[in-house]
Amino acid sequence: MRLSEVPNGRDAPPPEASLRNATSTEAICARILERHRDRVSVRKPHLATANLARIIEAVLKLSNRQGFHEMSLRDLAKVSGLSMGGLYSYFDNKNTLLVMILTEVSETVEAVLRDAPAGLDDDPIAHLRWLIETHIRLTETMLPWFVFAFMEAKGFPAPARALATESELATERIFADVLARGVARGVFTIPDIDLTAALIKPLLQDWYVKRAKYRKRGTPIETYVAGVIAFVERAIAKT
Amino acid sequence: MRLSEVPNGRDAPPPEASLRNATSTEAICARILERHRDRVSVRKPHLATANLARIIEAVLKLSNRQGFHEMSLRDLAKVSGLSMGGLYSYFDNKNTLLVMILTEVSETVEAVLRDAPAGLDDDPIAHLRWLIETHIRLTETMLPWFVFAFMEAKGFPAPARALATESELATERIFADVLARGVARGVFTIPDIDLTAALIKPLLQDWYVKRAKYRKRGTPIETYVAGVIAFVERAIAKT
DNA sequence: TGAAAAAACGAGCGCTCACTCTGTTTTGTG
DNA sequence: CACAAAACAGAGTGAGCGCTCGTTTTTTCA
Repeated sequence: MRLSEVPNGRDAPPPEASLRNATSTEAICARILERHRDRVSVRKPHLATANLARIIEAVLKLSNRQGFHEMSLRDLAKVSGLSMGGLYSYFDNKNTLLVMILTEVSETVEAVLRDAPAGLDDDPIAHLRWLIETHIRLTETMLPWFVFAFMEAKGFPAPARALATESELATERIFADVLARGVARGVFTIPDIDLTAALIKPLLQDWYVKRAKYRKRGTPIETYVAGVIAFVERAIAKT
Repeated sequence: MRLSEVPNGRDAPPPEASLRNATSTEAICARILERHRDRVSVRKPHLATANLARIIEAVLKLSNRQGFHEMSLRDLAKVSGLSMGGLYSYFDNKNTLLVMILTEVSETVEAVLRDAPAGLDDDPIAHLRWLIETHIRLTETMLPWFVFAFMEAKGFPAPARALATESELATERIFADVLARGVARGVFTIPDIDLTAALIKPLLQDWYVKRAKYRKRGTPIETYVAGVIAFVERAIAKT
């Protein structure tokens, strides 16, 4: 899958700007709508997208405060501005909401990370830097989505959990590929590539999993990105 | 606080053996009972400890499968082998169960990590290795406890959440102290000590947060411990 | 051994939940 | 402006929740 709204290549604006276009709630909800057209009974796309956006924004807000299961549909109705009955024009049951969000996060992260600017294939160091920065900035832009996906993934229907697992592995593979290319070219020294890729992942996730901590501490995203890049690069630098 | 059952110092058995004694469900529940004696109406300590252990084992089992809030007290009664009414001799409401587990995890990790063998103060490299290995092995021994504390900490009464946050910070401070001592002695080169300590934490947590992944992959704990130690040591090695 | 104390039991209470259903309002169109 | 069709509203429904409390079972010890 590919995010048509993301301009890619060398003349693209800086990462956080291009991300913001493709990852506005509206844009994402348009994609969700497309993927779940059969479940949504509202036919007019504009209306459906707008309401779905209001619903999902409310879901993220309420869930990230108290947890998905603790969010009642009455609360959701109140915050989203629709009625109980209205809500059920947009999904067939509460779990569908969860699946909608989970799949969209998985697809988005995969699409964004696979869409590296041309030329980075030849430069593992730059490519790795780009992956780290893009991943962290993506999770920052879609913060509530990622927090939701991380915290609620477990305890849910097998298919949804399988999807989350697969997504985790896919991301890891992208990193492992770059690490392997770097080793092949002699710019990295890595005893265990798969384990190293596995260890990089939580460094990226910590930014959104413990967002409150970094906010309280006043750590800007640039500092965090630079810190992770420096940490990882020293750990795998050619010896 | 100090775990009286943990033999410390140089002639102790290897870390996983001494940990196992102090972190058996029975031993932990004895400590929980002591801390919450006023809430437990059963007076005979042996009986109370045994039943509390059965209850908490069941809580961890059910919660880690479906989430704490999704666990009904009827399920808990069934799995623990007590009746609905019987349960309420051991806690006054459902949240108390959560608090019991959360506080015990916090106290234990703090106590264990602060209890480094004598002599490590003078050797930041060895001390850091010991911290990493001990932390990972502790979370392995008390796996369901840590998974529970990590996944359920949010969404809960302010005091409980504050406790979890404080525990996270305390652990980080322990690591930051060792890093700082290493820098002072010229064995580490670290531009931002606090950020580095913050980055080490998720490397340790990944072992239990994504335990299923590593199990499926067949990664033994020794490999993981060695991998993290190598990764961290290269990242902070004197340049 | 028998009665008092301790512990365990489990149906039942009040309440909230996800979800439904029917009547009403809004919207698009000839 | 008329009139379907689309969209929304919100009270209602049964299931299931946390928690209680009168009762029964087990333990204790003179």
